Amino acid sequence: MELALSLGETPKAITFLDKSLKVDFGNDLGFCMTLGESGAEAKTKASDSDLHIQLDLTPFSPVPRSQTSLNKLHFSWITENLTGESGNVNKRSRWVEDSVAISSPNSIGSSFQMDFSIYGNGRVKREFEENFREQSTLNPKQKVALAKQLNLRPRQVEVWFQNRRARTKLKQTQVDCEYIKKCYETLTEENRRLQNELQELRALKTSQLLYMQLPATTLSMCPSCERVSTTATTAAAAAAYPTTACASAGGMTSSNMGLSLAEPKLFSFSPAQIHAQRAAS
DNA sequence: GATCTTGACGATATTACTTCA
DNA sequence: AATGAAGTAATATCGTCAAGA
Repeated sequence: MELALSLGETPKAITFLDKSLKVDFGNDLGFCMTLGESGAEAKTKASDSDLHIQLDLTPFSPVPRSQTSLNKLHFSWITENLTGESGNVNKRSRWVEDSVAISSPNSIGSSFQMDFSIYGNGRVKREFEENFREQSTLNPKQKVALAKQLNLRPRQVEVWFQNRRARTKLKQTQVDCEYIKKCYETLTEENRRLQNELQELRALKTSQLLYMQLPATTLSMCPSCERVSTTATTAAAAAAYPTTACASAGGMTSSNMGLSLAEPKLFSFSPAQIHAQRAAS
């Protein structure tokens, strides 16, 4: 038994095979691995047609068609897997993918070459994007089908989905961070405003103690400008705000505002609340 | 030349399944 | 026959690199 390796541009004749056979890779670099029996061994066989196995790794060349006396390396489990009849698909699928990639004449790329035009191609990218929108993960069958449809290796489809998931997640994380940052800034500003308001109210309360005899007053906030003021509950209240700015919503009392004169409350939101808020906006 | 995008891959974790004592 | 440990394969995420735009 002999194992022959051939690498290069020139046509190679494998010594232990039919001397007339030339493996022609044309102008492209090629890699050919052949397993067969030596001449002496072959002579003892009635038929040697089953004894020579050749594996061609010529990523950019069509498979030579003139090799009638050779058996192309055939992986019986490939068809089993592709037709879904194999009892143990998972265990074999990685082998299958690689094997398909090696043996498929339509296989475009190889790991030696990174051709951005493959995925930059409009149709391929569109197909990927549409599939990804439907579901971000593919089962082995879908992966093989998509690869076949796009003339790519299943491994390439797999990698594309992996990268897409990772980068989508990264982008989403960045968006979430931005949103949370904005929430934080808004709440900080709101907190600052409320603290100022609280100080005003405390000052107001102190001053009111000096005028206990005066008629009862109501704390009112203008819904437009959000200024707080005290107004007498009498007819004077009606004149507290100019009609153009404040009449529509009416005044808001300290009680129905939910304000307390205690220490300002710190706001905190759960992620669910943040998401709900974002969805609403 | 710096930056961004994207295909590819290694390391690692998890899960499902098989084998074996 | 049931069971748990060990082994294996597939696949996910994460981090990173490298090449092209």
